[in-house]
Amino acid sequence: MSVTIKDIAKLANVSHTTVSRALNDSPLIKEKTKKRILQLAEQLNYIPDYHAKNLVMQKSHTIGLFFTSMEKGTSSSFLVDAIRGVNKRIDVQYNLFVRGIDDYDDFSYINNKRFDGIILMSQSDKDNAFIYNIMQKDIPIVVLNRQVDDEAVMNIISNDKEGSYNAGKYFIDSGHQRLAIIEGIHGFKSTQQRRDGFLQALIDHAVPIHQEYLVQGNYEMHSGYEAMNKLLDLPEPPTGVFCSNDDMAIGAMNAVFERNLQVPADVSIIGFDDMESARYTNPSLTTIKRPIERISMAGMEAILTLIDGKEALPHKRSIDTELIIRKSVSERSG
Amino acid sequence: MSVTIKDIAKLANVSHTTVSRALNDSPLIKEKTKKRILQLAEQLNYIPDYHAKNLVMQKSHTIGLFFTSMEKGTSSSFLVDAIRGVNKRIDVQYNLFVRGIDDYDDFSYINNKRFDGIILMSQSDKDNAFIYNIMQKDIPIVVLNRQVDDEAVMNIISNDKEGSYNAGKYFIDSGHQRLAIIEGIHGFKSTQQRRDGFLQALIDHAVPIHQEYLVQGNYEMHSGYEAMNKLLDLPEPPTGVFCSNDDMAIGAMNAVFERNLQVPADVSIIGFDDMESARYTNPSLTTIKRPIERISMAGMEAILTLIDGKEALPHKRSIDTELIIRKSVSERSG
DNA sequence: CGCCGTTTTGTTAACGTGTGCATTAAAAGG
DNA sequence: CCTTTTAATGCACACGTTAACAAAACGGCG
Repeated sequence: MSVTIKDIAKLANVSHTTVSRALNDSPLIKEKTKKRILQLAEQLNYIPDYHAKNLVMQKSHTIGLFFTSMEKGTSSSFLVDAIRGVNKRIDVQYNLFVRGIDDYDDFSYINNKRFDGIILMSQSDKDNAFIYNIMQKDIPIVVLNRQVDDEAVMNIISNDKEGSYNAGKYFIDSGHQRLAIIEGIHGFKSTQQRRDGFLQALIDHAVPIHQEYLVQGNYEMHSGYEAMNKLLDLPEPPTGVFCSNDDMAIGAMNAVFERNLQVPADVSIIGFDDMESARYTNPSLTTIKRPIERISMAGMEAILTLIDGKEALPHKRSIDTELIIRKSVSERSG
Repeated sequence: MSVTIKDIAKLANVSHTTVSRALNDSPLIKEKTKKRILQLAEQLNYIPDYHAKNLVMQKSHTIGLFFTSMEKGTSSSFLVDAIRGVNKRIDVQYNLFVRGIDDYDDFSYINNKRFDGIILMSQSDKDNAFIYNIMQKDIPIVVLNRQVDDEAVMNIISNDKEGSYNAGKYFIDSGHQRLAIIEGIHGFKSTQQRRDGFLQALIDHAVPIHQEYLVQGNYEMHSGYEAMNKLLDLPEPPTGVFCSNDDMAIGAMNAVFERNLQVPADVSIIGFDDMESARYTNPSLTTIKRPIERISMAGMEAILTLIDGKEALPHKRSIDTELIIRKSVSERSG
């Protein structure tokens, strides 16, 4: 049906090997014939058959982007930022394949024939089984978003600590002194990073830390609501509350409203993530944007160099966040 | 490296042809040897080489999911619902490929070698060029979400008219009589459908339609804000406002708040789409859920039967919406 | 002009699978 | 038990490409 290198070969009066060489920019060919053949190929609108190429070269020209799950537990903006990011950096000759790990009963048909490399956007410890399965099959892999302790795995994550530090600093720069944090699930690395960064900002700027201003949450909206209630029940409530994610920040805002208090007039709030609805809350939410898209771009770049070069890449890398200033933090004179 | 049918053939003392037949459930083989070979293949953990298969069978085992754009203009929940939907119905042997049309300068390397079929989640008239390009290349295609007039193209869209009808009906059932609509971009099919359905509900229930209650918007948040201001400036403002999408509904809510009025106590609001943040507004937004996920599931089913069967499918199909009742509509006694 | 080294081209096999046709084994019929 | 029919298997090639090796063409130099 479509035009093959043999067709071109006939028309050019050369062997198909020569055509192959011309198309692949081989040094083993005269510049003049190469030009001639390329021109002919262009004219005939030649498009290589990737299946044949794949077969002989033992490549798949496919990169897998896997998520912990495509269903529950993954927000859509997260998914989309990731997909957008990798798409921005993918090479034209590669296909992108998107799937959730939990769509598989077993991983037997994820093999190195089918994938040249895999990018895992990881959100759970449980992904480790997947990671080791892939590594054991000798498929290059890059893990994004979640820190994996194994030094051997290439890892790109967001710099949560720096982000939380900036949240604290922004509060302080805006004149706040009584600062609280609503933390995430106990034991998660992200929870600790965000706590550490925030507290470090207070320490560096000589702002006192009150034990009762550190309250536990679990990253869900309702836990933010409950935690904020605890804070507002204190004899002297904080004027600024850093929530370890946006969901809890929204819950916290609702708790404030329920007492007929105002955000940010009475309580200022900063979130973490910059999920899509942060723009739509009233007031809109000042937050730390997790650089999912940039992480994903870096992930794609990393997997591509892993695939075709043997360049020694740094195996751990973190990408800075961004403070998105909206309307949920007020200026304080004292 | 990995095990091939020839390896199996040797071990089973048959030719590779026989193995091929066993694996493909051919009738030209004795039941007993088939069993034996299948068992052996299982034991050896045989996985077929799709590149070889693709080459000889002239298939790609890849289905393309294309969006008008992966960037601006496409909300993340929309993207994700679509991806989730198709993933739920995709056959294991197929790869899913996701991309935005606007990522391409030209379509020359989208060919029938590379895609067995294409699902287009269309959001713009401009996609028609893409559609005809694909059709001309004889690649099966299904267009979702946007109506294409050409009878030849398979089309699955949401039943906006029915959805808007239900929005109107829900207002009326809740006791509202002064009902307004904020419309979308003039000339869009969706705009008209949503208007027609809504008005039909009023007509069917003998609720008067006031010209000044029909105001223009353009699907953007700010236009909803402005339109609502017009409505509130009327001597007798409506008690229920149907917004042709959620973005405008949020803008409309903000206009209400700005006048120190309450939603839903003073004005009830219904949106359309059920975007992710509809859950997070305060009060949360009652809205018509566009069945993107179900449309996508149907789309995948359709493309799969298009690919391997010649069954005559209905070429136009619409899928019903769902009324999501939240807190932005009040009960009225009169 | 003839030799040798270098550049360019061609020949052939290979990748793993499916398939038309020839071949063999088994079953049926006389 | 032999012949004919049918069922089961094997052989050889094809798919479109790359690559190792062989062959040819070219160029320089004595």
